[in-house]
Amino acid sequence: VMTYGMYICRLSRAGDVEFALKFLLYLRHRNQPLNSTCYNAVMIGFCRKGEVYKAMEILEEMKTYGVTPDVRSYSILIDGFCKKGDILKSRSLLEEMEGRIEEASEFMVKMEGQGIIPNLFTYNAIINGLCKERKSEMAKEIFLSMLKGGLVPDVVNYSTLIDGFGKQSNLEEARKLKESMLNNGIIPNKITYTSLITGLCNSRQIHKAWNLFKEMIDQGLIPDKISYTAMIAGFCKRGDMEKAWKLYSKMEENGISPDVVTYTCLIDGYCKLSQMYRA
RNA sequence: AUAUAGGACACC
Repeated sequence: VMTYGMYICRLSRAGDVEFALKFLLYLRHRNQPLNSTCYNAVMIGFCRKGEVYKAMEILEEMKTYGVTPDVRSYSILIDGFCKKGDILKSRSLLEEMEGRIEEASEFMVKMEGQGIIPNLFTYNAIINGLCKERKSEMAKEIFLSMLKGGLVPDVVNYSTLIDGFGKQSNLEEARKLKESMLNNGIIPNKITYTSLITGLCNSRQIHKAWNLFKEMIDQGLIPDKISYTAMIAGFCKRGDMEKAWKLYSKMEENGISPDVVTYTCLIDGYCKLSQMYRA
């Protein structure tokens, strides 16, 4: 089972879900033992392609053939439903989103009915879905209900919420969340910091963002490509190309390779600057 | 061997 499972996981990861599914069905026909991991791997492949309904069919399929879905199976589906709108952009956003969250929550109820307890992954899928829908307040309520249920939050929960509030320009709430995570002994990581930095930059609080960037380093965290690019983007948007360039140089000095996004920010910044001179 | 969070632009 393990060897087959590994093969299915690899296929699914490589994006060849159709083949992974064929292989899985083939194994089932030959009465080979299959476990939830094999099915989960295929489900996530379909979810990543935006074909959540196919993933749902797989859930039914596994039940039919006597494999009990686990908490991961459900979490994968919930996450898939929450993200569907990001992949299929055709339908009206709000309608689609409400449907998505409802359907995802239905799954949560179903899981609980079957004695499968939602875990941090499950909750965070919903929290993230709500945040991306700009409903961070609601996300926070779900988060609080999760705490009431006795789950201990982790850095991912907090980072998700901080990013959500930051994207809604509610930096006060984002700051409070950072404080509360520290009070709970959860250490912000580079993703938490980058979320905060991006939020501050988009609210024209570059100075605070820069202080956080320095704080992150003081805390012993190593900024990566994304952290640097977020900060560089902030300087560029503001037309502060001197600081942007300085940070870009520092990034290279530290052996972090910029990518196309980093360069896009810099080029964009310089273009805007020359237009300002022209004007 | 399988699930959740961060960067420009575009989409919304």
